[in-house]
Amino acid sequence: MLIATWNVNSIRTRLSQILDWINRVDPDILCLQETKVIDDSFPIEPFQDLGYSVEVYGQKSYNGVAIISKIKAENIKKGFQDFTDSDQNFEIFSQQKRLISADINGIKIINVYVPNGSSLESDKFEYKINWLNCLTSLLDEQEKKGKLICLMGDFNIAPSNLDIYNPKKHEGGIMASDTERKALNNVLKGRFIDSFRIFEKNPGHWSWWDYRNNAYDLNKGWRIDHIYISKELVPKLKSCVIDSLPRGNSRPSDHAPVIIDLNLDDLNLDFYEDEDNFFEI
DNA sequence: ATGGCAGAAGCATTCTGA
Repeated sequence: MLIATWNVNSIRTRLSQILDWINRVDPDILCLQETKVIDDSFPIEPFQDLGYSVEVYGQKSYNGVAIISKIKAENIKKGFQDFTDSDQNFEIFSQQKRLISADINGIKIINVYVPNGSSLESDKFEYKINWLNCLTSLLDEQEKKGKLICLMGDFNIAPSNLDIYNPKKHEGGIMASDTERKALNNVLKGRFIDSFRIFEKNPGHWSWWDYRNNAYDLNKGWRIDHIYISKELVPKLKSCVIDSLPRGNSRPSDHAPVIIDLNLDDLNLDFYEDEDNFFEI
């Protein structure tokens, strides 16, 4: 089963490129970020025509996420509003449409568009850290339910200096600060594995290239789009690749899709749904 | 240190992103 994430930077501007990509790659699940459109204006039909169901959670001009899947998504959750925690004000962090989750084929798909944060001194940076802390609380609740999770999207964080073309220039700055990396590690808490790093230990692999300064042609990129899977799913993981080809399109998104291949054919869901077994592997 | 490039809103230019 192919599961992919792609920050498309406007669904309407990128629609034909996305459809071309789907026809080439044939993903089972595609999570989109930065759709930049209200739900009523999301072009659902072109995806339905290709045999997909579409779940959207968007807003005007900014943010916006969607899950496109061959198998119909169930138990759709949008934003943080369905999760309650006395220590956090989840409502504030649901005003920006940055999170949608669904159960598909026995796995919980959580699609996130983490705030960029602008700069370490910005109010937006504080918002980014608080947003990540809310995500941690959400995952703490999910963990109690013993769900197998695929947490994916645009995290706007390079997890290590291996994930930046020029660490000396950018280390400690936005998307590469200790504060962000600690918040991300707290989200993951050892319960999730970075799919890409199962297969690739070296630097030089990027999912985002700035539109400016000819960054793509110079291959000055960052790896900030990630697919994290429950550690129990690692034995089922066959591959993880970044497909940089769409970044070479004319009028491209500044992000490339990331894809994992997960073998769920022989997944014994009864075993994983028994909470007594959840941490045994 | 700054700007550079792109999209949306909307019609000149600003806001936002990463």
